[in-house]
Amino acid sequence: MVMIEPYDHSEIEKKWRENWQKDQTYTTDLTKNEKAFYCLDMFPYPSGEGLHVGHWRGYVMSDFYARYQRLQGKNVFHPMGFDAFGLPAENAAIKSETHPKEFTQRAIKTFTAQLSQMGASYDWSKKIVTSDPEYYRWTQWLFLQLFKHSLAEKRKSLVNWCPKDQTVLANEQVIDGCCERCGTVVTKKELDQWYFKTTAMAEELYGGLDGVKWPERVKTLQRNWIGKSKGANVKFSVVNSRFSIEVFTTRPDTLFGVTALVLSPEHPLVSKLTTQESNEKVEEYLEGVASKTNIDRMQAKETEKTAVFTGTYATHPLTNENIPIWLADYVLADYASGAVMCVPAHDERDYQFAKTHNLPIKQVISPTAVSDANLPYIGQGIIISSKGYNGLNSNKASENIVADLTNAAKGEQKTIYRLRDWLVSRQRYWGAPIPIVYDPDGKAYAVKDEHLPLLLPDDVDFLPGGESPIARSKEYAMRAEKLYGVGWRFETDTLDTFVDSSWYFFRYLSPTDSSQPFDKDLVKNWLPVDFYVGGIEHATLHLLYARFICRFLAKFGYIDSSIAEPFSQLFNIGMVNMHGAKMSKSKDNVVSADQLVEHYGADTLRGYELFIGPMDVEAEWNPQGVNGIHRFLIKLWKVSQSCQDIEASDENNQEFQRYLHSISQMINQHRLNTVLAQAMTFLQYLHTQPKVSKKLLENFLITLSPIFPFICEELWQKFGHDQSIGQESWPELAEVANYLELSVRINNKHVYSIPVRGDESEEETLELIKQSPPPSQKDKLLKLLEPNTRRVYKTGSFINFVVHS
RNA sequence: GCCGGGAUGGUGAAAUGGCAGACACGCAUGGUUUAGGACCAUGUGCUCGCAAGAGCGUGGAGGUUCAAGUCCUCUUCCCGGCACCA
Repeated sequence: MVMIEPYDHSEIEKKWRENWQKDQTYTTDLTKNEKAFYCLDMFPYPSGEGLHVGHWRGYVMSDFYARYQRLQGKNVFHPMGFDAFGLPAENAAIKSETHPKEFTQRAIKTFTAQLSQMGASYDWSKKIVTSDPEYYRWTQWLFLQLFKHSLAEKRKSLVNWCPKDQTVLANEQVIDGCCERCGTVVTKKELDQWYFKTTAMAEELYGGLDGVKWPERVKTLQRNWIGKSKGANVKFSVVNSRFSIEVFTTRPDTLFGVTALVLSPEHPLVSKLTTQESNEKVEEYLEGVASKTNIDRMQAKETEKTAVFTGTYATHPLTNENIPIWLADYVLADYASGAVMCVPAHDERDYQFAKTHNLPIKQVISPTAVSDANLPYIGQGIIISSKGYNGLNSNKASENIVADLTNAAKGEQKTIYRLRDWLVSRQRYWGAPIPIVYDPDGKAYAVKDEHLPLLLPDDVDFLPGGESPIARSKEYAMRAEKLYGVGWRFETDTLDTFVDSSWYFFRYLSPTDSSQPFDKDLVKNWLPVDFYVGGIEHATLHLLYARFICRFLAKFGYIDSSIAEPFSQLFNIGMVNMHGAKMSKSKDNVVSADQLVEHYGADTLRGYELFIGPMDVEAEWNPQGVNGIHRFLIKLWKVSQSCQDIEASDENNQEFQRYLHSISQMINQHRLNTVLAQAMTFLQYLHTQPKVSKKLLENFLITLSPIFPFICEELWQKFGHDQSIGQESWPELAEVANYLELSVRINNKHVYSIPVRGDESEEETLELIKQSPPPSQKDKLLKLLEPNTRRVYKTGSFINFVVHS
């Protein structure tokens, strides 16, 4: 075979892009459910800037596994779509005075072109766009199902408000007290908003993490976020009153150390508990707290424990002592019951509080056997000063105290979670309208099914103004009255875009089905997703929401109940940095993929994305590094030209098998940078061989095709094959000898190597050394061969003579 | 403060407890080329040495082991998450 033309990446890549599209090479027949493998990317938000080399990395990795699994005989589904609703499009649209719809469509066009350039094996026939009415019709359906099961509800509460974006934010979207999108300091505002009751599924969301193959750090992040605490509720009745106060504690064993109850200033009983004498001081304190912003509270030194006494006492449930009731803003209103029992001796914060306000401090854990017995000392120990519980250890005391409280109806065991409900209302235009209609009295009803999709009105300027822009739509108001009657009106907030992305992986399976959101049978065959690739930034956002929605759908029978978790394996791709920082337009350090593709070709760029470092670790982009991959491809092209239609030598086959063994292991461990290193080593080996077998090279090409689909497809065709290389099978693994050289060592220091079969006994090895010792070490070694020398022998690997000097 | 993850040449990085630095980038020398570039060959952890070779070397200090980048204890620094969560 003779190929004289040089490696021309642009011509080759253009040709195969067109062929693959024409032949529908990567269209998946979803009805064939045997050996199904669902390989999913976190779909992109189509910004105006297009793709840079950082975006490529995850897409290249998922495409590697999609192609690899096809070669393993799997029926692979690898879809792509666009998370097209959201603030950036709206903000960009405001800036450029175009409609967000137009802006988004243009961006999608750019993204689609760039993604196809990459040569990723996406099944474009299943594409979805979340801002299409055909899609958000079912996002609205999803909302209504949650509404139907009372897991979507509207309620008034203090919410996070971004003054710049003029919208509320979910807890998960507030980072260090600032808006996740724009960085503006978030304020609190009391608003009537829609929530999804994620807390109703806290335990399942917590427990479900045990069964998924996710990176430990993501599981830890989610566990921390859900924040499960086991403990007890304790009821303190208020003296001379019909009220009682419930507190939650993780340390019931310290109940006898309580010297005060502390309520958050927002606690509902505050006005009932405040005595006339204390009223003025309490009012003053509450005003002071209210004027503090979020940031003030956050930046307040932990030692500053401002507080005020209500004038009222509660009764200790076991001692009947009077316990003063205080208010303090170190107690959070929205965690547990918003009230704590104050045990200054054994809690850092309670200690500071008690010191500041001169409250008694009562030790109930013996200071002996505590490593640091300076007050307050935390931790478990032997109980003292606690009546009948003295002498017990903390665990046993807790158990007994909770049992006694339960019997007396003054408490119970309780597990609580830090997770809050998901706030889904947004006061913005570019999102799915919340499908709720209010009657003239303001009562909420589901929008009727036949009125879905509830389309976004077009007659609005979408400038933010503190309420939803669609509240200003005349057409929207008229539409509600026309459909439901005079005085009826639609909800005018839109849904958080994370609702859109919480179920998109179901919709890929039947993207154009107008009769249902997804096909239950297809979902059963294809879910959970086998391999999910995306960035760590969604650890507590998208991934938690998607899990919630999936569990909801499974629990109420919308999907098969066995599908409790949506993503069985997750891989977090490491970010690509430039000059030590995340690529961003504002930092002017964005490396565009387009120019690199033009200059080196997509194959080179794909290879470099994998070669740059371990896939789960951040990588620094080195523009010069790309050359190395390009040289590799040129060499591959050359070696392919020179190969001959002959049987490969045994040694060549063995060398290939060794390569195949090591990369198979590396692929399973997602260590793709070293896969490429092995490929380079093997190619260099072939390059030094006088003759290269065509058959051997073909097998090599198959193993390279998941990384370099274009050049491998071209060479495959030049070798005379009619069908795509992607339809081939991964080469068979065969037995190979593991070692060829044995290291002879003295005190573990390598002296020389001897060639071995790999299965020699220790005696045989000693004989080998005796027969051919290296001249320089001959005398020394022969002396060591005596039987009284201590030796360590590992078959086929090394022999170590231990000499003590 | 609590919970994770790190620290290996000039750079990105390899290394089931078993010859540290594979594979690349960069650099150097030579070849090739009208030139630039591209390509090919050789070398490249540090110190000493013309060399052969010797010594040192995986943030630091100890320990276990015939053998430690890897395991254990302590410690320094960096990154990420949560943060008055009772």
